[in-house]
Amino acid sequence: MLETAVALAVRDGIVGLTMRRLADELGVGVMSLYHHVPSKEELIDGMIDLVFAEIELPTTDVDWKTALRRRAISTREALRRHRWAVGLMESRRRPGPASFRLHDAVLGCLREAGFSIELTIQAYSVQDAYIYGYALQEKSLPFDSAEEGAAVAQRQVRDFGGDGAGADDGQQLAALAQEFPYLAEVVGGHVATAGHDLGAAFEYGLDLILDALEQRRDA
Amino acid sequence: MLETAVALAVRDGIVGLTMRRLADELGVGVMSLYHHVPSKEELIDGMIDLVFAEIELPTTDVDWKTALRRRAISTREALRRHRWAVGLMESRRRPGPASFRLHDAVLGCLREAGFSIELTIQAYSVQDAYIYGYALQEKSLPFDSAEEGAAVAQRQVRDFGGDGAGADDGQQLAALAQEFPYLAEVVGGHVATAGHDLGAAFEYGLDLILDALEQRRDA
DNA sequence: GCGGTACTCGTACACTGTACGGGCACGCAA
DNA sequence: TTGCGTGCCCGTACAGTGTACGAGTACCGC
Repeated sequence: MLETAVALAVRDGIVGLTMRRLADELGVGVMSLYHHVPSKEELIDGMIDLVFAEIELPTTDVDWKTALRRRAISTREALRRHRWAVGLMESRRRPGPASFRLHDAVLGCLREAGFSIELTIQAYSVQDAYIYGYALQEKSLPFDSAEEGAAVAQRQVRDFGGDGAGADDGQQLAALAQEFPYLAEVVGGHVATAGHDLGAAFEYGLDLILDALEQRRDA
Repeated sequence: MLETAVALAVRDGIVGLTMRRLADELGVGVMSLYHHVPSKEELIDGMIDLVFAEIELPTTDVDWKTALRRRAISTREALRRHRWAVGLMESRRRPGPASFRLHDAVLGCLREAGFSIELTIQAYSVQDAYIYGYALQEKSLPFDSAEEGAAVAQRQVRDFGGDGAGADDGQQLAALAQEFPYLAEVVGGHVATAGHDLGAAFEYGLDLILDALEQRRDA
């Protein structure tokens, strides 16, 4: 049932997940669902924990930085697979067992790497804020490759102002540049031609944060 | 009307914002709203842009780091005032004018500080991911002071496992420690006694990121 | 047999966003 | 003056939501 609900959410998004649709998918009546789950809210809690279970735990056989790097990348990938879960993962009031396991493992990885308790909390907070915040941004920029990113940027420039009827792309870019020169330069100029690799950008910021945390620990 | 809608969302949250409730608040019929706004979705777009308008633009009279620092803190404060907007700010498909202004100003601040275009994009991405991700975490931890944070941590330990009936706090902490030792140490031990200052933690991570960006620029 | 227990489900209710169409007051051309 | 378009207001209605309530069914140990 949880698995079916997740499959439905992957296909139709979280608003497309309806108790009636889920019941239909399972071939049962709507109210039968409520004998396995007390409310839709707790159903989603269970679904979220399934996503947590897909995230690779940091292992102890490698150094802390690569362990946490893998875990961060694995989290991003899980959230790309489960876009419906973005924005819900960290804001649940009652976390499930997989969430507990992951949080404990991340804290343990930091503690065993020699971080003080205070620094462990900070390191945990910065990493998760970055990971989940990045996923939030990615949710609204749904392109996969750098080329697609360029196409999206071109379309955004073209749509600037709403009524670009009769204006070609160059004119639209000029109009954008007049009001927002830096947006025009960065998005209209660079991204629209060179594209943007969301995966590489994520890892760049991730390494920036992990390196900075290491510096703080060794200070 | 937008202002009234925002006031309602501040008071009752985004799910408490209903077209009927908004119409009642304004003393008009429900369908009258649709002569000023084509749909609820676009109503929320307008509300979001009001929040963007509350965010302090980075100024040019100070160095880039303090300018962006102020802007980040101002963003967090706006999102604390408007918790209903957390998770919606960055995922809108059609940004409003205030959003454009802010994004352009942040990009401009970085470009004028000597960041290359590629690094500007990275710097922008890391900062915003962190800021909005942090706000997302804060949304589910609604305490203001360090003392309240300690109380929340104590309550979470006490509620661990669901049925802590008859067990005192020490026993609950021991049960938590058996399964999740690092969670017990960090949350049950440190946070529950020393508390946690969300504002200070935000600024710590923010400075960590800004310093790391400066290093990358100068490398 | 019989009572309890787990499970299923139809109906109903309050509530949501909004399509549709009618009603009102105004400015402007004939 | 009459007529007409144009903006604003709103009552009704409809499809869809989560879920409370209670009735029905199959199984278990006694």
